[in-house]
Amino acid sequence: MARYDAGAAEPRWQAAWTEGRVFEVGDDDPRPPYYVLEMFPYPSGRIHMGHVRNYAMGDVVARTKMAQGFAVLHPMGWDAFGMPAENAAMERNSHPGTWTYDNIDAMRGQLKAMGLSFDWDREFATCDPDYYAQQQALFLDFLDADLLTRKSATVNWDPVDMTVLANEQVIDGCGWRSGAPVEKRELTQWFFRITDYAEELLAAIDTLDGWPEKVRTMQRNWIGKSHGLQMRFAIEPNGTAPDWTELEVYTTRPDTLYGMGFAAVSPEHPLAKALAGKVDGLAAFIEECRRLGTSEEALEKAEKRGFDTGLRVKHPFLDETFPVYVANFILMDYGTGAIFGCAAHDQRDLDFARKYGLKVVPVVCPPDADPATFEIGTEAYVGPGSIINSGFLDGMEIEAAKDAVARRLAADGMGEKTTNYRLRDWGLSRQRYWGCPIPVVHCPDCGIVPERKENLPVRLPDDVTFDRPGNPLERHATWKHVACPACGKDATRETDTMDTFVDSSWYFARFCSPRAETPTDRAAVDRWLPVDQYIGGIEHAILHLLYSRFFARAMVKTGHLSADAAEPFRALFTQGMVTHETYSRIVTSTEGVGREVYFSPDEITRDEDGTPRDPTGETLIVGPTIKMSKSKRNVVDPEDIIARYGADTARWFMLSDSPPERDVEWTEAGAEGAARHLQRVWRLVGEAAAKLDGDDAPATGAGALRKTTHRAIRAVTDDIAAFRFNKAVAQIYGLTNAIGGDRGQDLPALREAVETLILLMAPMTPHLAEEAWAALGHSRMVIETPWPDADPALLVDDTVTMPVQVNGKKRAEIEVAADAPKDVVEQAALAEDAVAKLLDGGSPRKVIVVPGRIVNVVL
RNA sequence: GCCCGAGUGGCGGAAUGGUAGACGCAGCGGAUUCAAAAUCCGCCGAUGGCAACAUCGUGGGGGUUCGAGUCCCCCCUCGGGCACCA
Repeated sequence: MARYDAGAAEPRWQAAWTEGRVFEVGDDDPRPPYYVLEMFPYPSGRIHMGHVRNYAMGDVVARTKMAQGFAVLHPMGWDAFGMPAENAAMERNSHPGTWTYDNIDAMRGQLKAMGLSFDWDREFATCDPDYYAQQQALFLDFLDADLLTRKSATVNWDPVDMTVLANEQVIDGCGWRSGAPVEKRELTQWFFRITDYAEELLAAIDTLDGWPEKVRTMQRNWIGKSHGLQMRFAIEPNGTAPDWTELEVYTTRPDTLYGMGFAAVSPEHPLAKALAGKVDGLAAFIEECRRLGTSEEALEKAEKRGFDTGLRVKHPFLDETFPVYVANFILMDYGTGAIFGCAAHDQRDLDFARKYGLKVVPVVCPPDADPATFEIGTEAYVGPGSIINSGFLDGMEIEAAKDAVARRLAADGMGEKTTNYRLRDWGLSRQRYWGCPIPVVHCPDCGIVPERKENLPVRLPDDVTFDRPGNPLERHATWKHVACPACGKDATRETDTMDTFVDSSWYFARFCSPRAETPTDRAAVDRWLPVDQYIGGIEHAILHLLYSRFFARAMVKTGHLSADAAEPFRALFTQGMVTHETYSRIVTSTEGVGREVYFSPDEITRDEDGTPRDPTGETLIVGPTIKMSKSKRNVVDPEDIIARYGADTARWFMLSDSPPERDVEWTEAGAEGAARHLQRVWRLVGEAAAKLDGDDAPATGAGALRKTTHRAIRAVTDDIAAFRFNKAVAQIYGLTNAIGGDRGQDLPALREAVETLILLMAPMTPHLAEEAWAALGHSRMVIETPWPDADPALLVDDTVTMPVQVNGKKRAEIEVAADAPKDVVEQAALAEDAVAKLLDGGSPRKVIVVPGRIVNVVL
């Protein structure tokens, strides 16, 4: 039998599947429905190994479920709006749509070459007017249902390019293109009222038992529910802020009120603004804070700085006043944008207090410390303890003190208990062209007027230019000038478009009825949703998944989904990244400046001893193994791999070795090994087919090969269901080795083993499986063949081998009947030479027998 | 900075609190071959030992347990997220 020729076999079977329409699924399919979905890609132009891994996993799930008798919905599309298309348009002076659709064509071809079981009839791109028309309809329904609001938000503003910047376009506080220091600007923007659902989104996390615990934890923390106290401090008048009589703060630690050392407000706090013109230097300080950008990360990492406003607030229980600072680490979006600082029991407050020489009074004493001598050094104490130095609170535990403070302040009308969430409303307005237009019109008389549904979609104009920064919709000659849908007078369209997270927050629902004239077809979504298995990168653990959960609820409220689809993803799997070694050398410029230059894996050559060299023969340094990225050039192109080894090899390698949730390193040797295994299977099939010609008696008996076969069925079935693809692969290697080593004459058992091997491999290497299946004489395709069943009778053993430990160290092994009673096992263990020797005639203190597992003799 | 993960042979990794290193890759030895490729068989954590075997060994340090890679506490390193990247 000739070597397996993937290059010839793969396109042939892909054509056979397409012709048989085996991946297209209708809504009237009598089989039980199963919806498996991989996160759709951004059409960057080429698929990368991360896609190969993601889609190989989804394909295993889809094909296994098909074999197990389900009607499987397995769609694919394109997350096609976003900044890269605009950047490309600027660089090439072309249109984002041209670039995007060209990329989609290229990537579709690459995905098809992988032999994935997608129903391509359902494909769409989010930039298709048919898709965004329905998204605009959803927006209008959400507007009606009070799920949207408009309010002011801060954006990064590049004063040179006159454009809004994304956080990733702000580098060290400066615009990425202009290099100019970034400013903050306040714009009125649209927001989804996701905070109205904070409690529900939090509570429902408990029901998501098909999700990884770490993602559930991240979402809980992100929503950040806290119980605290909203309280007001009286401001001591000093003439600088005559309208301000009190300062309202939010705290989760009212028990530390006696430890107060200062109060602080955000630079964006109204009080800070009120004081800016009155206090020398404050305006400049606030201006400096604006330079930090809008990301929480930037604020948190910046050095903690503050500015004393000169204003003082009165302590509610003490006859004392404390300074009010404007501080760069106070977030306006959290609580009231103002805090009281207790330096002894909060690290940030302590750092701040030390820096500005403010009071540090410990008020919580650790259980093992002496209240008389307990002091705070450079580390705040955040643990449990009892209250000290705190008047009526002294001696209380923390929780009791919190209650006592809350009661007393409530009685005085100065504060009340509140529940607070860290979660903020979802700002969706973007000042960009390549996104879904927000379908509203601004009328001088009527205000904000929704576009009429019959006028949807509000289409993006094609005649736009990208020769300068800023939003082309804004400067387009005619596009924004329209008649008011309400009164017919001259009005202007909203020129903002939607955040691309909106596009990806409901695409899974659209796949159920991609050509419907409404956002969803209720019969279709009721049949398919929620998604049974969702697969994608861990980087989407919070935003995309949380927004989708909100969107599903909003779609329930507006009648586009049934209530039982409020949680859109029944099960979630987050896969790791694909990494590769890096190769570089330092190139010194004529000015003597060294620069690290990277080389890609297909550019390098290797010496006998493995030393890598660049094309000119210079020695290269092997750098760290990191996520494949263009900048480090450690990218392996799936197209090259498929051309060289075939799609099955790429898929097999991506699924073997590494646990799917962890990062996997692409290595040349690993790919070779995968290719070799596929050849070996092909050879074994050829040998078996020759022997088995004409013999089709059913396998009987309980020989070793049959036992191995049925154990493999059990293990692989379980491993695939639990996303342990690497272990499923190891089991398949085991079965392959057993077939290769089989010298028996039991041909029915051999046929059973080989056919089982092919069926178990089929979800991972579907082309090879079809080719082998045909070689074994089958006329029906594997894709139409049911999954094998394990015979329970072949899974049990009569005897077990048990290790015997003495004081926890293994000293012997015994072979006993599987159902042997404990005392029989104990006797057998004590009778072992090695054990008897260590016992030295004495008797053990204790013998622990764990049936079927282990014996431990304690001396 | 904050939140969430991960660290086991030369490498990827396996191990319901119960024999650490399954399976694969690389390497070494052998068979086959005129030779090579391909293939097949064997060995393969470290140290000591002819061997039987012994001791050590799961990022580092403590602890719980008859027994810890696994549970608890502290630390180190690497990765993901931080609301306008997708």
